[in-house]
Amino acid sequence: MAEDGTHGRPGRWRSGAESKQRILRTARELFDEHGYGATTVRAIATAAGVDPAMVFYFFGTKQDLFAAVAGMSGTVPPAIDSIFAGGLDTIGERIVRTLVENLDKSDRTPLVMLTRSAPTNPQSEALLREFIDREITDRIAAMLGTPDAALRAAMVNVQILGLTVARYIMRIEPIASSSVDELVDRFGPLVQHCLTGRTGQS
Amino acid sequence: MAEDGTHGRPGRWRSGAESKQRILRTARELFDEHGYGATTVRAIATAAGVDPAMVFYFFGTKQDLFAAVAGMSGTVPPAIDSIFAGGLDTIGERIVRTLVENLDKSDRTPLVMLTRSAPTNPQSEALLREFIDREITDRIAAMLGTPDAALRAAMVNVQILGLTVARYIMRIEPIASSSVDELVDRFGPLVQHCLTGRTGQS
DNA sequence: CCCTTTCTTCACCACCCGATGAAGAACACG
DNA sequence: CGTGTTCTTCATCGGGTGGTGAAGAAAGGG
Repeated sequence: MAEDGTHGRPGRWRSGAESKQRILRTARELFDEHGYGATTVRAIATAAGVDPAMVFYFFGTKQDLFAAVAGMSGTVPPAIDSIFAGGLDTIGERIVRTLVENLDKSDRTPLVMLTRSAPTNPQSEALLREFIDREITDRIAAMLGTPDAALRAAMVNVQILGLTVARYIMRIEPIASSSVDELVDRFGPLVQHCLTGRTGQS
Repeated sequence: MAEDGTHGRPGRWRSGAESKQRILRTARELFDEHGYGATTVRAIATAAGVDPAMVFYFFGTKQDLFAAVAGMSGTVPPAIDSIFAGGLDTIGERIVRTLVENLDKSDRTPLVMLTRSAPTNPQSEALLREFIDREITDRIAAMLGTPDAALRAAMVNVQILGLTVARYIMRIEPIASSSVDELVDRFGPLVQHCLTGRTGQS
């Protein structure tokens, strides 16, 4: 029932859901590459080897398709949970390691895609802000409990955003080609300092 | 001859260059807000109170207009020079202060605009990368002279990108509404640590 | 077997896109 | 005043856009 994994049963039934998922995958790629406004439904359909009308058949409208593409979460939370499982003194490392390891697995991950399209698409911006608030800011703030927890959490957000943009979007060297361990070595203490270091207020 | 500064003589001559600059200003705003692909020449013309054909009269094509909008630099360098004027032990503060002060003056600054449109526009990405390499990475690396200078400079880039995205693009709280001094207090030491702190390699 | 449901295609709509070319106003200069 | 240059508008072109509706293939169920 509902959706299965990648391509389902060995004996394909009529088809249908396969086309739907192919459209979804292609749409994700193109929206990610060119943004919402510059991506055409026909380009998605062509790239997916499908008639343009099918896009409107499965997903009613272009915005609905975008929402279907961008509106999937729930895949990251298990990894995020492990961040907050350990102690507070090594959480910086865990944040960086979890972030980079998960994003390295696929550069089409929702976080990268949203970060990419947020600047030019209000819907993406809202989703990304919501995700950041819910999964990062709130949980960090709750874990710290200090008065400046919100500010410290925001500093971590800056690290996450900067790292994401530099490594996965702009691919700035040598950040883009560094190993996971290298990045953890470099940015782990930095993030740790954001959370538990003494404030800049001297 | 050629172009003058902002609006030239007190008694406006026929007009002309004024329309040209009005188009430029409007185009910068719209390209910044919606990106290249999602911005139409007609929308620019309408917002500028000008016939669409005038856009093509002054700038031959849409891409040329974008190039004219995005291809301006030289305004920031004097401020950047002051960063590298002082000593190495307080350069972190100066980087953050200069960045935030300059970007606070106008959120339509080239750096913010390029950062905004880089994810969806190859031309913007190239310009932004070139700017970062030339004005930040190279100068920091030259100033440090250590073997890991490139990596340290890249870490500063991560800070700059993260700060820019968080404060000026996504407007994440409380980063967006913090004062300049607050941000300098918080991120100055962080940037300083990137450059002169001990490496994470223990 | 027919008939229904699901998927796919095709033809088509109104609209907007970037871009062109020529005609019309506003001015400068002689 | 007349002429030429500069700026502005208008009408238009070919093409692509998001979106719709009906007709045509598979597949399933009775």
